[in-house]
Amino acid sequence: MRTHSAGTLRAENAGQTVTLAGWVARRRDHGGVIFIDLRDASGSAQVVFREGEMAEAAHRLRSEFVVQVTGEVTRRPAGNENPDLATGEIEVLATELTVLSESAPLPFPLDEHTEIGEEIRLRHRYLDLRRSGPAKALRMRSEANRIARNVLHDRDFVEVETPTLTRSTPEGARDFLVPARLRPGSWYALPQSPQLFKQLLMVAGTERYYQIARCYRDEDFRADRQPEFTQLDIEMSFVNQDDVIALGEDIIAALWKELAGHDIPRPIPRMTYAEAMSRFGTDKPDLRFGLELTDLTQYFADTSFRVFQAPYVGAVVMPGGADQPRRQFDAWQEWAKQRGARGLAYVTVGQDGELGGPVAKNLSDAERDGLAKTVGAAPGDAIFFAAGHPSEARALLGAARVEIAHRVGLIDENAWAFVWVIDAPMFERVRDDKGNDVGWTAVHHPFTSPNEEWIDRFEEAPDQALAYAYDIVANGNEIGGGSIRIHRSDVQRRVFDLLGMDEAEQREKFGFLLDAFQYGPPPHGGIAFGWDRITMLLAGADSLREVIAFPKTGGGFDPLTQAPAPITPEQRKEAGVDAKPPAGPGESPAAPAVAKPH
RNA sequence: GGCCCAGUGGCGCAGUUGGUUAGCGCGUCGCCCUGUCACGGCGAAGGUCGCGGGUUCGAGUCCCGUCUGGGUCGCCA
Repeated sequence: MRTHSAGTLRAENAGQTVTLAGWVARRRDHGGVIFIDLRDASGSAQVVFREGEMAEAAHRLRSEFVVQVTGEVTRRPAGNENPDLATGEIEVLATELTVLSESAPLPFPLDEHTEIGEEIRLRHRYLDLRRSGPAKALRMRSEANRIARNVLHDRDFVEVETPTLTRSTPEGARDFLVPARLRPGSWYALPQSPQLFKQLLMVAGTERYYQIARCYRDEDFRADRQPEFTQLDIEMSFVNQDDVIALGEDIIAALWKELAGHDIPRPIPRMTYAEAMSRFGTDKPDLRFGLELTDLTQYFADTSFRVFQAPYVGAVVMPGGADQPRRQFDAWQEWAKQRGARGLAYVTVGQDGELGGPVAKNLSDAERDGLAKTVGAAPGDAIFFAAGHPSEARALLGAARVEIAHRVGLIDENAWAFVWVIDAPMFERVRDDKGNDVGWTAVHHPFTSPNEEWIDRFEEAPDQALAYAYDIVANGNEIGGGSIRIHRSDVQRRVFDLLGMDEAEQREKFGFLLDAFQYGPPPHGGIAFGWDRITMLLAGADSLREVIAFPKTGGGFDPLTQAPAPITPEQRKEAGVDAKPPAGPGESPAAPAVAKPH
């Protein structure tokens, strides 16, 4: 239908007769001469229709009509070149015009200059994707897939598809469920990840598996969370943590080099989980800026200030924050309460070094004297404090640190800061409604291997036991994570014991995996990358929806297809949605699951 | 589930202290226009102000509820 793509035409094509096909992006009708910007996937080119029959035909064209045009490529008259366009040196003098299809008036303008509401864009995503920005994001994502596949292919990885109609996997989120027509009362779950299948593939001797896998979790959504999302999922046999990390870096480095033009210094630095928590108050620190937390627990060990008589006291400095008006500090209190804290104590450091603010008068002379120096505050800065349980107080300070960096403008938007967070804890406590300890839960999942130091004695101090588990963090975003798995049945049994999972429950939940592990499971481990998040970062987008072809809204609704939708009574009956399951042993509510608190 | 913000012609927005006929830009439609490139000129059409209730002589504006969207905390690896 066409001889050339519109966006590829250059001065060298002058003199050639070409046939183009595409959409009418814009039309400039001067009566005797009409200009059309003809757009196809490659870009656009200007087509000129002159007086007479051609001009008359072109006069009837409207936005987004699909046309086929034949004409001669010519250099534009001197002075009429457009240096802003790739095809700005030439134009096509039309001699033939065929309207291939017409377009109704558009629900929103397709030009680049207007900001358009997201809902209307998603309802007509097929139009939205004609715009250069969204189209570019889609193509960039395709490139990311290609790059990752190349890296993995070069290393002998096997791409395997795993089921999407399956049994619930132990990730801990709520499952999407699908009724099974042939077994009324039984349901499939959509996979939260291919975790168990990829481990089975290791037992199967695949050795090196990957998949660009769709995953489903029925939780509340965010700008960086969708009900269905994509992981680059990887698993390898006969490897240790360093092997997996090295492969992960190969992939990330290749992506950023090709798609962001950024060379990531290798090796990517590593930080332990404990270090990340104490220095940055989070397991996904944004290392584009400093502002590290200061632990003041010792400093205030003998304080008479009641608020600071706590298991943990910490601080973070806001550079130049001392001259904020009172209502601004009040807003910080509100900000802290929003996140469930009592408040956010603060002290200002005057230009003369004198401390101000409501907290200062509660401190002893000695405490005031050394404070600014201890936390690294300069005259004119403000110091924010949090006191209480270490994890909660640090989380608050960590969030404050990021908020401060944004407000003070400490973040270089062009910078990339990667870090591996390693040595994650194995377990965390499960507390009941009253705050009593009732057991342990796996931080990652129950197949994560304790590290060498803890593998024989994690029961001695479950709260301190460390795992071979690692996350990769980019600019404060967790973009991937994984672990070395347990392949020894004795270790696995001890982990289940600690989690309070009895034999019956183990069999009920992962009997098939435990069966498989009786037949020579190789040592193995892997990693999964949050593919939407990674492409979002590479595209410079601020929402996952920008890098998903047909995304859903925060309510899990698809404005385009109107899914989810009611079903007919016939469908309902046939699907067996209302089937009453027979009361069986599996239904017993006697043993509450400790796999993950919901 | 909590909190914050928004909802006004097709799109993006304005609408003051509650006051008479709800404005602006873009788009759409018609006419004009031979060098534009976010073309330009003249004219026209197009609105249950998300929905329901209330206060009031009078509500786009105030109050209550509700729906939808966005953000965020909880939740979620």
